[in-house]
Amino acid sequence: MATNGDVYDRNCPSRVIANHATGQWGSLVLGKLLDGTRRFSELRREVAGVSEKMLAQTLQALERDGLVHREVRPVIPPHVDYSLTPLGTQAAERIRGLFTWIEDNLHHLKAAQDAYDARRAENV
Amino acid sequence: MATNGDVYDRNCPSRVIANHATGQWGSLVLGKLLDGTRRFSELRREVAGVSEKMLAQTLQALERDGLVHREVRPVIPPHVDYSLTPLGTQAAERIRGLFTWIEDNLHHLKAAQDAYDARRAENV
DNA sequence: TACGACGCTAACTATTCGTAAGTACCAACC
DNA sequence: GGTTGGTACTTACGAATAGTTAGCGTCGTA
Repeated sequence: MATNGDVYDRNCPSRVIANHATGQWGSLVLGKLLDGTRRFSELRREVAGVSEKMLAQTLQALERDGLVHREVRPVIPPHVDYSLTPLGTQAAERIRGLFTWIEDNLHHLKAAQDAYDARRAENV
Repeated sequence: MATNGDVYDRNCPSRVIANHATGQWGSLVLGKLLDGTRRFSELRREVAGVSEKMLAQTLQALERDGLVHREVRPVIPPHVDYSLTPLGTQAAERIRGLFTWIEDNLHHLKAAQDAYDARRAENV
């Protein structure tokens, strides 16, 4: 039987893939592609703050991992479509679950931050 | 009604929290704490590859976000226990779900990488 | 004849990260 | 009693990583 991965082993390949999928830009790209196919420039606009360099780099990593499918449409000007593979869809659903949870619980999280900062301010 | 967060807005506080929770070390720490309370040095050993500096930094960010609880035990030598808050448990469960999925599908992901590399090697 | 859209890539710079050392406290050992 | 070791950090510095800017090649529009 095949040995499974272990993200807590620093030499396990799963650690690298986890870094791609949970990285700042990788996670946002996967979450966005769950809404449907996007072109490069669309992702650039919708994932606010990403640079062209990082977006290209991120997409290449996700494509290599088999999470994202890349398709060139030979039109003028050239278009490149990115979409989730079946594998990528499963990963993206889990990431989206986390993001949605964070968005829904933002008020709790912000309250915690305020309480922490207030505690720190006292003990100066 | 309260406005919810949006991780795709670069100025939204949820983006910062998402970065802590999905960051390389933050995600691994949360996942590990789902197994139970850990001391600093235990985490350092179990989260292979993390430096003391990054572990301390990561734990402080997660504590401020209200995801991790920190408790000092005044023994000799001093011990510090880290555990998940109820909020942190919910986040950690979602992260763990992603990690488990990656570990379980590692063979698919590696196969995709091999196929990608082979395709690239041809077109040299 | 500019100019901009498009999907990158390369060079350069700013930021972050990892490594190694230091801190302070005490217990146990030689 | 001097050294070593364990604990939880913090600090300084070099290395790696990320962001910024500029450029490419083609074509439609102004």
